Amino acid sequence: MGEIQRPGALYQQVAAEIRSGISTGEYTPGAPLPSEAQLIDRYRVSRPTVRKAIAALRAEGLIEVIHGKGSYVRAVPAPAVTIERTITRSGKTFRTGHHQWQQAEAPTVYRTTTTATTGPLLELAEGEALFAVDRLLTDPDTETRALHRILIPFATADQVKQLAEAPDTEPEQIYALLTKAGHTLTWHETVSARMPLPDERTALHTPDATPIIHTTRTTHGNDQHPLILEELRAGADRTQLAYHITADSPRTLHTV
Amino acid sequence: MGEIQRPGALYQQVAAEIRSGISTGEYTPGAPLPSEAQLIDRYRVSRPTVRKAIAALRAEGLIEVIHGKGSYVRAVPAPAVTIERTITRSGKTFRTGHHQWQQAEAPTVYRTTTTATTGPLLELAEGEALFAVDRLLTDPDTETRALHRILIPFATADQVKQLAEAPDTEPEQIYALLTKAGHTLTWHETVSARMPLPDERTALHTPDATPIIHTTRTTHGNDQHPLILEELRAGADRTQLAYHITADSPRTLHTV
DNA sequence: ACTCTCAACTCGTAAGTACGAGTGACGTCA
DNA sequence: TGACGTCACTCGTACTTACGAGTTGAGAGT
Repeated sequence: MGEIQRPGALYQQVAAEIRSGISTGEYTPGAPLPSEAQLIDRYRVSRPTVRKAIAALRAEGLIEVIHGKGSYVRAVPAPAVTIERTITRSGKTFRTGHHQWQQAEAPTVYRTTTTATTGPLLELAEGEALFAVDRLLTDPDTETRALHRILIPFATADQVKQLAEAPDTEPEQIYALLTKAGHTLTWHETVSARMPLPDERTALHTPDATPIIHTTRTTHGNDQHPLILEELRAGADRTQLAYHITADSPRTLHTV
Repeated sequence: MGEIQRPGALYQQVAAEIRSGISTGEYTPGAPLPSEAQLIDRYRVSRPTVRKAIAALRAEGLIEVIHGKGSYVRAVPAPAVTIERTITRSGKTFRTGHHQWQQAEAPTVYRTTTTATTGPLLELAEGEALFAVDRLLTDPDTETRALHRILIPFATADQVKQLAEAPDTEPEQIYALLTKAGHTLTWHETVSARMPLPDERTALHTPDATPIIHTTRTTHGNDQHPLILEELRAGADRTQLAYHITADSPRTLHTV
């Protein structure tokens, strides 16, 4: 299979060659790629060039490299965990494939203040006092991890005494408490993705070149004012979000 | 500022040095880093070492490098576009911050077949015939781009004649057509994130080290059978998804 | 005053060489 | 038989040298 004939930089050509080898099934998920030395022979290029090609494939998340062993084709990341958001129409509830997190450690409870990011979301000025609860969640079956944070403004804790006394109330019960306090709840949730910071990589055990999914949810009460703010961060290699939506007219869900 | 004294590989030490320079404000967003030659002098290392350090910072999304000019500290990317999904309760519709895409080019219409990925989502066997419509969408204000794909099984096109005649019907009208054909629609939407493939990077103009958000939506008709499948891919640096949810009881939205 | 060319700067690619460090298998020795 | 060490193989880091290619500004020429 001698030299190569493709456009662009040499290392890009080698990378493209390997890439197509993966897509044609020459290299199957889990299988090792040829070693650097073999790739050097195969494509008649220098070692730095081979290594740049491999680095490019790593950055794309296509392969995984283990020091002393070799490079392996990464399995297509079929998400191990699907986080479900089920929205119902007019009282009829249905849930599919509900996934249950477990708490790996005791929650971390502390006090903090609103920042330039969290303040506007809670419709509070910067520097307002909050309770914060951090949890490391795990799915024992798949070893999947997620970071969950709840921010509770003092104003909300004043309304719901139990939140002031025990901010680390199980997340499952908080919505019930807010409802019990007389609120009809609505939620605003945003989903974004980015590369993890070093400490997030450590906590979530994400491999190279895998982004994290970051969701931010505000829960609103009767006066449409935000009551609490939740953040969920999870590795995108193992986690996806699912939304099940029933609407009353096709105009209520935007196309595209 | 001579040599360096930090743990780990040399290039990691240089990268950490520059990283802390960014966080201390020595290098502010938009400002140029010292040139490679200057960094070589400053830290007394070779050019490959400096370049590896710079490559690491690029992979983290911290800096941007322009050929022939220099390396620049990247500004924190506030998403320019929010894609809204508005779910309503019992007939009352409300929309906030609606964002409108424009089509950059004529849609690409072609025929294809179900794959191992798309087959199960459409509840069809592998190899079933489909219409496919690819669109490159842009937001002219922010130069944000997105890739949209609609897959229409022949069975659905048979039910709705206009889809068979013109699969490239505007996406905004497809839901209306399906409703007109007698369907009450529900949607299942999943959100995942991953690093872009080279052709996606080209099409979406994403900078280094920015993932893409990938959403997959199936539209279901009266018998809960999938009618069409839509995919939307957008750069996570400029795009986030927002879900506005009104439910009837707190038990209908899962905590966490 | 304007335009064009060129030189000097920037980063990008490619080669060659050397050595360090992790992994696993084989063989020796107790 | 079992434990250990060695060796061959893998990838990781680092230096040197060389040239290509994009960007910019200064200077010469018109």
